[in-house]
Amino acid sequence: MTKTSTRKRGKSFLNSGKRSFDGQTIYNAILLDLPRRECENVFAKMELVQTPPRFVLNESAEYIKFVYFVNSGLISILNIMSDGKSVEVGLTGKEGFVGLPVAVGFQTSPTRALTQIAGTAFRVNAKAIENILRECPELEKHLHRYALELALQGAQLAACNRLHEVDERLARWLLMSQDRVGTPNLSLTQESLSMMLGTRRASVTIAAGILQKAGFITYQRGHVKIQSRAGLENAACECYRILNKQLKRWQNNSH
Amino acid sequence: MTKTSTRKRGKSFLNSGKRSFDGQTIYNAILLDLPRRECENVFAKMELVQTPPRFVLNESAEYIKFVYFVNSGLISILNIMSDGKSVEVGLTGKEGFVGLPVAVGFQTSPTRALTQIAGTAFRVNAKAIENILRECPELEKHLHRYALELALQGAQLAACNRLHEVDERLARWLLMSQDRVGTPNLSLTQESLSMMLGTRRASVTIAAGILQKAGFITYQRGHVKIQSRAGLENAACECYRILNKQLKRWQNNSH
DNA sequence: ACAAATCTGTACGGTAGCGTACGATAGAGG
DNA sequence: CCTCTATCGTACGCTACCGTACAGATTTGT
Repeated sequence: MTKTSTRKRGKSFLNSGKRSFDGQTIYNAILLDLPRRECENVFAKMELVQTPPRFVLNESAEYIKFVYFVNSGLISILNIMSDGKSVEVGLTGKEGFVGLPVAVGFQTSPTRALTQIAGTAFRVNAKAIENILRECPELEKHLHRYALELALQGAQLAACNRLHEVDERLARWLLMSQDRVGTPNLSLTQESLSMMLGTRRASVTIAAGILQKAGFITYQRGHVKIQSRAGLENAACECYRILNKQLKRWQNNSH
Repeated sequence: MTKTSTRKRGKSFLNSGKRSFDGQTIYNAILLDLPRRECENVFAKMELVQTPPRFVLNESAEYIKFVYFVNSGLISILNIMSDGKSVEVGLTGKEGFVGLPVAVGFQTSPTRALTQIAGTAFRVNAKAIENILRECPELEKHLHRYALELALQGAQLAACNRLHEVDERLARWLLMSQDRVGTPNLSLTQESLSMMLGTRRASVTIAAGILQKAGFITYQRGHVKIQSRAGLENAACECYRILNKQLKRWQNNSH
């Protein structure tokens, strides 16, 4: 009874053939899971871009010019207040997509999408997306699902940011990031961490100090290295576990 | 260039004919905006339910049995932690729908949907939705859009709950609620407000006291009356304004 | 090599909100 | 009418975090 919404493996194009575009290996999960025809539709309008740290993919309240299939690195979705304070409301790596509003016909977003860890992405002009989606129902379905995953993530982060303490949230964030970029070495300043955790930089120093003294991470001038995932999982709040569990449930098609 | 994603008025069925179901006037914006054929598909599987205060529409992590077109009253989407603390991550009135995960084929949600202000809703068995959506592309589009609106709302609440103070958040919440239920009289205990604001009940007493002394509301034993919207808008944080602005932008089809 | 910029550790007073507890009061139901 | 329960006001010590500031350390540019 849930057959229509689940997808069989095996009809993916990229998982069984060409796996690079413009000289760049394709890691993006959505692209990797598309059937051949849809891939070609997207490829025709796609271009590779580098995403250096602090590169802004979409600016808050401005027209969305490009949408991005994130291929590597880490993109943070931030909500930024008029006084400059900010909080992260979403986190995207190679499993994701930036520019969801255009997938349902909206042209602006109230959030800023900002590169936290350098990487690559494939971008498509927002104006082209509408036609592409009409030809690519499978892609559209993926995006709608991803929108819900991101909403779920946002909901959990909302609660977490309200209820849990800085060091717990920092541990959670580091774990989530490692899951997305794949390496335990993360290039991050305390300043950018503070923007995502919605706290002041000095609080990050303290929180990072706690995790460092416990031996879970080492921190030095913009470079975090995760030493003990198990330790971090203990130090993190339940949010990390909850999010993982739910995402896994959804991704398994057992829902 | 945005034609496909916008909808012409005039093809709506309910806006120009029958406007009740099972003796209940239809206020739900999504239903009111559907073409005739799609309406009939939904009606065939739909039943009216009352939603008294504290009625749980969906329980966290349990299988979603029913989805709901909210018709009146107010539904709060809550994230509840293992220690019992909770925060609101979404707020739905007659403009909305509860049970979005099933709209993309998921069967569980990590959040609880709880009635805050009594009303009515039209529910549909979750098992029936898949077939309905296959026959009702317009409905599906509406739900996908609503998912994004809810994600936006969640993102703003996430930031708000982290960065703004209790009395500001309370003012924001009251305004959002009045917008959804239509009346300035809200039946709410401080206890339930504290669950939504993610704070303790005593903090609500203080915050409500501030708003009451300022003359913006009167509060008495489970009944709030909004006396001055203008006052509340001043007392609220920018989040209320931001959310309204963005939602209006999207709803206007100017995106 | 030197200057400039960036990043980090730390400190200090201030405060919003926490956890908790207790009593007061108003409706509801018998 | 009276009891019982739900709801609300308030108080107290406590703590995590804020805003801010500044100095040391490391990297970057020239």
